[in-house]
Amino acid sequence: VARERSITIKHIAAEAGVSVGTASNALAGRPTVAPELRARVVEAARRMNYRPNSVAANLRRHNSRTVGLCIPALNNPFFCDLMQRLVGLAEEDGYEVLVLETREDGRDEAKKLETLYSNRVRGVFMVPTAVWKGERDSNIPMIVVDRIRPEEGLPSVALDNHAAGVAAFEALYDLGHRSIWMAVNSRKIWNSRQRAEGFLAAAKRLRAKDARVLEVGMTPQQTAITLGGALTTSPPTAIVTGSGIATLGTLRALQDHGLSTPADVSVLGFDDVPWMDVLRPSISVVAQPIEEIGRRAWKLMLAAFEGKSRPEHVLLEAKIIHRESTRRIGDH
Amino acid sequence: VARERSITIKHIAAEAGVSVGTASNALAGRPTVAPELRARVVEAARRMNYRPNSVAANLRRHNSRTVGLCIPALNNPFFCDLMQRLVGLAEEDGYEVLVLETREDGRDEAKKLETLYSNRVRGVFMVPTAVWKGERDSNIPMIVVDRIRPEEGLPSVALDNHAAGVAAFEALYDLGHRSIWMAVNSRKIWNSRQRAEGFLAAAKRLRAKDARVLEVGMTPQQTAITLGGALTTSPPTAIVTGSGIATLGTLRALQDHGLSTPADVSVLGFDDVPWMDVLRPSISVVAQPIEEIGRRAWKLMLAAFEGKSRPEHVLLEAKIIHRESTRRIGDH
DNA sequence: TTGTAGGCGTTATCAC
DNA sequence: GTGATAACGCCTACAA
Repeated sequence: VARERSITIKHIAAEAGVSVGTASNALAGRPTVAPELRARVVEAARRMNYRPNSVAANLRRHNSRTVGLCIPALNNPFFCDLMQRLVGLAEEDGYEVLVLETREDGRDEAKKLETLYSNRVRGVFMVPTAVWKGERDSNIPMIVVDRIRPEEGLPSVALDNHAAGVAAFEALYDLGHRSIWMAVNSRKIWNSRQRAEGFLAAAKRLRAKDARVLEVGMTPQQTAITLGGALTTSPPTAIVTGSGIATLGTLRALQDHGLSTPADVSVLGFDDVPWMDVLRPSISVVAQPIEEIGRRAWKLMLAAFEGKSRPEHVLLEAKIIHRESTRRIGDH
Repeated sequence: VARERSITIKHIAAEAGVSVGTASNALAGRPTVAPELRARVVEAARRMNYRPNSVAANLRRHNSRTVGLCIPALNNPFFCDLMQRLVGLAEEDGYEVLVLETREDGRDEAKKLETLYSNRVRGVFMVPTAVWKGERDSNIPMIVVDRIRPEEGLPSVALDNHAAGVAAFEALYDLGHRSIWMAVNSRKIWNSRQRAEGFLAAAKRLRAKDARVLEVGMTPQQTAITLGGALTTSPPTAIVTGSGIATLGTLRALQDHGLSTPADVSVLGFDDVPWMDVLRPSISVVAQPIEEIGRRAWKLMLAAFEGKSRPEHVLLEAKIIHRESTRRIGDH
């Protein structure tokens, strides 16, 4: 593909009547260049519409201002929010973000990661799928986000999912519920498992009558079907979900079975997205501090760039937001 | 930042006992190299964990496999869907996607575009903000998506917004409504304006009693406030919105004013997102063919790469999906 | 079929 | 302070 060659620093050096070295120094704002020359160079660059070639600069410097972002599902609102934060932070500091969708099935995850490395990204934000085997380039910083995989020993930031599971159970227990289910996508996913374990731990400690965890699959449709099957016997008085997707599916399943919320079944969703507030009833949720997750992740990334990276695991607290979908009931 | 230098094609050439030229040819799969040598080279690369440096290759070839994507709001579900499609298509063809958030206010839009160009992206998908002045590099293909700006003469793909506005009005008119409002974010945005114009054209043609367009702002909150103010006088029997955001805000405004849907006011939303189906009542919508938008946009991009790019404007049809939020009423 | 060498646009290291 | 010049890692004529 022959494309018209763009104008280079050589051209503007010639135009300004200086050497390329000086032109480079001037453009980079290095202090070693006389004000008059600098002005000439900058002016020439402006006039000729010079666009620095950072590909060449990166090659020469062994360095780049691009970070990669591996997301399992780009249409998931939680990940979108996260991505927005991360992209915003990166842009503020002059970095670009190369976005990859790894799909939950992890197909091609490793290969796609390779393309990031081929492009010599400076670092990678990784939301690992359940099947990721940890393949990576140990020379390039990787920050694990949202899902912690302790075995890799990588710095990471995520919700304290166990605590969130505990908090979710307690919130419903405090409302008088004793028969509570949790609907998670898949226990293969680290955070779902943690949330489930926290939930069950709290249930055991508080001696709940009926507390169980259901694996409902990765889509709202699957969730509705799986959960729907379980609901035919003896439904609980409350359901807490393990994700936005599971929340959607749970609401559908309840509707399908003519169970009303919160009269028959209280629902405590996971992840606060705008429509939780618009649904009737509005949905109570376990909310993640997405903004802080992004901030801490970016901070870890910058630390890794500086070389002062320790495998630090940042755990953040969830917040329970009470709305209309959870109601207090009398003891049974 | 001194990072450990990675292993290059020279190393694997040495390891395989061939010249760099041969190594390059072998790795690139060019047919001019003897099977035996090729095997040696490939094996050496595998053994040494060779990661081709596409930065260097791109510099040498004046070429890259990266495209840019400029999105006004990364947390907008419609754009997320679009991005997912585009990223998926690009990945299938071996391209990476550099994602940029331009914000609706267009602040730094031009500057951010410059960074894409500095990174020598092969092409750019642009969802222009209202304030974009058309600055771009004419040597690098740009495909305008979702919002058409005819004055730039760029290839573009978007919904036929005028027709969608007409269809929305007609759908409600056919249900017997004669007093219909449309809530759009801002007429400064091309597609909102087009939808509004189509809506008004249909209203005029069908001689609706009360048909007006309200500009309600860029957030659900603003929408709820602005629309709320208008609702205090004499509410219409139906409202069609011009975006997912406006839909959210409209539902809130109606709830705030104790107006029920569809008993008091029918609501026809814009953009089909999963929760439209879960809300009670479920929300009828004007749905965009996002998948096809993505496909056509990528096709235009590939055509532009081939140099056979004409400023083609692809207009796609919306589909009205009837759910519970729109109901038939008798003539007044 | 294979090897050699020049150059892509930049930055960094030197002399001057 | 400024200007040659040598890399950076790769591709591709072109020569062998």
